Amino acid sequence: MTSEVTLDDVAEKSGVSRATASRALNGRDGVRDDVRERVHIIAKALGYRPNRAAKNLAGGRTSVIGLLIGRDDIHTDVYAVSLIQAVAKAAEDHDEGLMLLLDSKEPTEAVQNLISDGLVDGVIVSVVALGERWVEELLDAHIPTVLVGSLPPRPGVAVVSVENIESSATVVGHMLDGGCRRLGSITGPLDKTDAMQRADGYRLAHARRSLPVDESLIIAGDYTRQAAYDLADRLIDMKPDGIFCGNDETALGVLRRTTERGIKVPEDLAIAGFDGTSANEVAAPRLTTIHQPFAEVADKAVKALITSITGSDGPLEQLVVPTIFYGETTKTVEGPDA
Amino acid sequence: MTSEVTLDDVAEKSGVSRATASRALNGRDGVRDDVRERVHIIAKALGYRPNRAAKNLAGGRTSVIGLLIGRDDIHTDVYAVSLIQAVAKAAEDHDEGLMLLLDSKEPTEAVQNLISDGLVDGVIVSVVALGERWVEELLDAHIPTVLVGSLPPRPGVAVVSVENIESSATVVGHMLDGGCRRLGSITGPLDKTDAMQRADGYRLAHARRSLPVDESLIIAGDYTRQAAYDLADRLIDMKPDGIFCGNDETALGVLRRTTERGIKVPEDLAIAGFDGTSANEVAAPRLTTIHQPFAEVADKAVKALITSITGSDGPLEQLVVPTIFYGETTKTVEGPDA
DNA sequence: TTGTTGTTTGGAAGCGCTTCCAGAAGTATT
DNA sequence: AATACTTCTGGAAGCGCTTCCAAACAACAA
Repeated sequence: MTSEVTLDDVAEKSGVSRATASRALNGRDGVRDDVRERVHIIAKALGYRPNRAAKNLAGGRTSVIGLLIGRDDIHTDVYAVSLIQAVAKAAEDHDEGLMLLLDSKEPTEAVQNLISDGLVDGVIVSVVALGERWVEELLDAHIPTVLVGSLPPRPGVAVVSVENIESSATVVGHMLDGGCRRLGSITGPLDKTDAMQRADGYRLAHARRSLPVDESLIIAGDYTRQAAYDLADRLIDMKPDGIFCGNDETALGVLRRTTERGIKVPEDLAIAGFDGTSANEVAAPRLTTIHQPFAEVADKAVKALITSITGSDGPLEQLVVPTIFYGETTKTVEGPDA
Repeated sequence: MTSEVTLDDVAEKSGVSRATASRALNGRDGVRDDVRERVHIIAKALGYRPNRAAKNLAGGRTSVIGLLIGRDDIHTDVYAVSLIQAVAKAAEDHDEGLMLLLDSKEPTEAVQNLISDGLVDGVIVSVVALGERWVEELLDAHIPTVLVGSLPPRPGVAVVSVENIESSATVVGHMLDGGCRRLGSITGPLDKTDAMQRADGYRLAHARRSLPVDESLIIAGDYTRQAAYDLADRLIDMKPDGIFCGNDETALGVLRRTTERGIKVPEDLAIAGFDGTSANEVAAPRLTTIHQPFAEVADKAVKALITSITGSDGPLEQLVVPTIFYGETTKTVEGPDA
């Protein structure tokens, strides 16, 4: 029903054996150029499309990669959506299918099965809100894995993440140079490396300007809007003139509270975020933020995963992608937002 | 590397042939009960997990379904995200893998290939912003297809959608009964059935109360926040005391404009949406909206698709799911929003 | 007991593809 | 022209599973 034209058909029409046809089509060498070309032409003419299942069964690969994301993240965090979109695109570009695996923090049997059933060749894991156990699980199962977004302590794991420290230092520096003298911060969950690094960037920016850091102005959030909203008062009451948030969601939570309290942003209080997702577009005034180059992250992750799957190279441990700074100094309000 | 234990192992340990083991495990009949049970026990003890590729190759099914969504929708519309999440859950419940297929309005070759390569057994299509051509394409390729969200003219296609007319009539009725006398509406794209139906619900509510409908107060939008924002002024200037929006995104667009213009919602102007996605939670004041039971829609869609794939029954053409009304009469503001 | 059904079971043939292996063909070296 | 290589090519063996078909067995009636 699906692919009527089989490799045998192509082979026959081309006047070669199935083996040769296979080699020709798959770029294996040991096929004379003219033969290879002929086979390709015939294949195209016949509209041949290899049967994935057969290919997989015989060759071992699925050509499908999994994207594992926290089930709830997808809802609350636009970051996850951007990532999904980017990875979907990247996978497509590399001719890989994309299996979406949404799961809770702790591995669920159903999802585990999907993975170990050999439905996917490897998995890209967004570790934002996924438990450490997931990573262990995948690694123990010897499933090629690439992490996105956080640098875990565990060595030997491929990781793609954005540059966090310098990026944060840039935003924070921007705020400091813009006149902020008492800058607060609501970070992400500090057991996650990226949250930690963003906090470090905050400190670094101060250090570079020989400004002291008041650690009491750094409050640990968890990247959710709700937490930020809840924590906002505590920080605001300490009278900062700016707040650097660990991500955009956090910034939105704070912004919500300042709006309620009638605090003018950014005049009375500057707010900056991190991610540069479309969540930003929902906010008025626009936030100063660091834009994550999702497309690049996704592409790197997919490439790294494929490398890891085919085992062609020694897996590169860490890939750090630079970010793009979005300074919003004016409080321009444009476009339809909520 | 993936599944070490094969069916042969199970068969051998159980003292039966591979054929019998297969039948036992797959619930085919023609196997004595005690044998079946024994095989099951052995299989479990051995940790047997069937190889998907082999199963597929031999049996013809992939046990993976595709979810086709407009590439951009996912970003701009929380509806899409909710749908993805719900379908992912539903697929998991039915032991199906979920392949995420994001594509542009017009079918892209890459995505088409993924589908026709037999990677998926069937496809669930969110027709919100996907071109008609996609549907044609899938149907022509004889790929089991279930549409979600809109009732296209083409007969013979399985469709799952929420009840639009009565639902809209309920919200609109709520507004009318709440005192609105001059109600406007910004609809979705009127070439889509669901948008049309929601507009009809608007009319129906009026008709039931013997109230006249001023058609000039009905403006065609396209479900996007931007369009709503752009159209808002035109409608607002006609001085309505309420606006019924085709979806939540539209409502948010309008809300944004009213906020800018300093119009009090809902005192001066009531606004209602449709979808009940989390987008709603981002808005302050909360919108009156119709909640789409995503879980139910997704589950029905997955079931319908599986039915269509296995060809067990004559495919049921249309499934309509009731909605849940979320009346927000007070302008309670709570929680962190932007 | 024998003949008939009906139920279980195993053998074996693929599903479409990759790849090992050995043989055929072609080229280069004396 | 014969030998030794190198490059191509086809045969055939699976990958792990489902399912058709026929054999084996049980149960029951005659």
